[in-house]
Amino acid sequence: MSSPPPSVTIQQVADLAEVSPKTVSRVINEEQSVHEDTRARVLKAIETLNYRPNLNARGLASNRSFLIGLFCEKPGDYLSEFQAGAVNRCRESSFHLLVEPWDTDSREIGRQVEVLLGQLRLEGVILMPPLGDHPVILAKLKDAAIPIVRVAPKRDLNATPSVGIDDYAAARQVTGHLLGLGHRRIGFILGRPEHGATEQRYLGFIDEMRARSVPVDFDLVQTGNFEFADGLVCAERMLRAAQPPTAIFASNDDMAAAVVSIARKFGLELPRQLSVTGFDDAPVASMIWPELTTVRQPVAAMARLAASLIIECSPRRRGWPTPIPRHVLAHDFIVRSSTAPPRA
Amino acid sequence: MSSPPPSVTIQQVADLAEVSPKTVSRVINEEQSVHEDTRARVLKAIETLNYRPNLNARGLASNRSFLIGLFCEKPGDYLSEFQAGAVNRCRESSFHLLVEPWDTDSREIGRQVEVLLGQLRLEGVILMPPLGDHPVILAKLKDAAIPIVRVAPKRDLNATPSVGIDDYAAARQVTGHLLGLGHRRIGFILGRPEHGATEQRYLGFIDEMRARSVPVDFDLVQTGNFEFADGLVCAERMLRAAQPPTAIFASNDDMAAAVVSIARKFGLELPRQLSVTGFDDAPVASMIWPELTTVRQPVAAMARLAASLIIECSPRRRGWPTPIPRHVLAHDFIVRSSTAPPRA
DNA sequence: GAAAAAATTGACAGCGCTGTCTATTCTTGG
DNA sequence: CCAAGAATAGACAGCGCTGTCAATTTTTTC
Repeated sequence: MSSPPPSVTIQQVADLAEVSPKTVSRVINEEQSVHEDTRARVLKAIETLNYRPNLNARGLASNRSFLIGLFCEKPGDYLSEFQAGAVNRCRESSFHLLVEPWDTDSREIGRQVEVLLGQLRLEGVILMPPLGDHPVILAKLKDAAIPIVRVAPKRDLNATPSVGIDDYAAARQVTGHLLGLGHRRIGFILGRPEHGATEQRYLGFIDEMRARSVPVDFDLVQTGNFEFADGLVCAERMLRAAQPPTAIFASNDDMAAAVVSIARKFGLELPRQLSVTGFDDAPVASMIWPELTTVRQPVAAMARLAASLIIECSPRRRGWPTPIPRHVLAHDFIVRSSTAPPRA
Repeated sequence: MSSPPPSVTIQQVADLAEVSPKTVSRVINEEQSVHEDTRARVLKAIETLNYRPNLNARGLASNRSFLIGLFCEKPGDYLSEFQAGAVNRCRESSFHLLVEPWDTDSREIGRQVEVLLGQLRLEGVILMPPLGDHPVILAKLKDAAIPIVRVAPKRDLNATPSVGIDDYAAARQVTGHLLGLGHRRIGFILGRPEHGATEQRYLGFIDEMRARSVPVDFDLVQTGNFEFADGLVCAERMLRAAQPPTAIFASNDDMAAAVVSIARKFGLELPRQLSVTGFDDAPVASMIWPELTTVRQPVAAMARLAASLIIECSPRRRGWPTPIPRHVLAHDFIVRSSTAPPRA
């Protein structure tokens, strides 16, 4: 193990550029009122010495952290992609992303969040669903006066900035696709009730059915919590019904995959005897046969945007701009081979 | 936006406990030689004031960061689980985990790593495969004298601490299982050549075949890079062969899922007409039919261990213990429905 | 019981940077 | 050309903590 390399300090840069450390600081922080020539000289010195400001020192002096929290339940598919997008944005501005999974069922959670926030003054926190509506977490963040950006929140949409897609419209689109193919008995599998998306997707389904005057059979509406295992149960129940559906709209791809799996067990030929749609375009959507018709969210873009809001607005210091930004991004509806007209 | 809450400082704790700040510091850092009574008084004061040491200040003063880097290629399944395990361990010791994805193909990578390391003196870095063998990253980490723990490294196994499973033994076990069922023509799909696991799994396959005197048909050995799409290509090639295999051993579950997908397209009945095995027990392994026979790695345990090595050994200050720890954890071989005796 | 050794505590400076306030230089306009 | 104001730069302290070293107390030894 070699010895720690001597790191370059702001003083050395200042010496080389023949200015005071404060001026170097001004350049680093892109403050106004630094003369063009001076700035150039400082930048050159930084370049020459390969100087990197020490984040601890910067943070201590300015009561900042250059850290953005990404709070989630369990790391998973969706999160990975989101995380990658957010990290990329952070890097562009010398910020860093701290991913923190929380067990929302735990009674410890309040104290745990408190400990974290006490240690490192996050610049802001991005809340993945369903944490954006978790009262304890929200309360602790509020106490600590930490700005938040919520992803696909459920309630109080104007309370904080948020990013998401129009789940309602997307669900109508999916439903419309199935109706357009000629399906009339369509099953629906709900996601976790805590997620705002669950509600919106369901409403979209219902409204589109009603708009086309197709009755909704509530025996064919089941709750699946976004889990594969739950999808199995829901699908089995539906397919055992006296009048089984000719199509099933699952609120995410994992559950749709479960439907496909059960359908196969029932000996159904897909998609001819049963159409299936998912949501999210998870990896599994194109790793099974038939590949799933689904909705793709611009996850990476949402992530960048969420991080950008915190980085660019510096809400810790300046507060959010008004009106509170609420970004709704465009989704893609992807038709694959899991949907077809119903058997004659 | 409310005003930032006044945070409790070490001085306030010291005042309340009627000791010097330094003594409080000693308690926080679990240093020896603090009298029992004094420690108790300080702990009580900390408790009373709900004090949380400021990480920036701590880091600045002691030239530490309490941050562990987790370097990976792309966030994905395997990573999510690993990350969760590592974060849990970090929390127990007031450490934090910084997940950093790197584009290994980028020519920028050297500079990017340098920037990161220049900013925040990581206590250590965990390198997910195949980064544990990436020369540029390794060099930069070495320059900065940052200790590393490699996950499933390929080369120089004694150069740094590492965690992993015995891929070789596991692969022999999988192969033995197929041979035991009566298979003789077994195809093999390799993973990405940069991964140590790829090599070990392949060697395990070869050696077990040889040990049982079953010839390896090298037309049935293909390279798949761990990707589903590649798996499709490999599988198709094998199944089109003059003498197709009766079983295919894919080096991971994504590729195994691809084999299943292609087999279905060929109209094969699984597992009767083709047995398939994967590796890793990824989510997809139990989301397809037939569910995959596979090997489960104790990912969370590996992650905890990797983090523990850095947290407990404080290698930045003390260097690694000798001999360099090289942890090989036990895996599980999971037999599911994707394997069966070959058709008579 | 006194000297030596060990355990325990504190004083003080400083980690590397930025906020505040002051000093200096440069623009203006009349 | 000079006063008033703006633009630019620096001095200095201090963010909250820990390393170093010295001071004090306790324990041990003979």
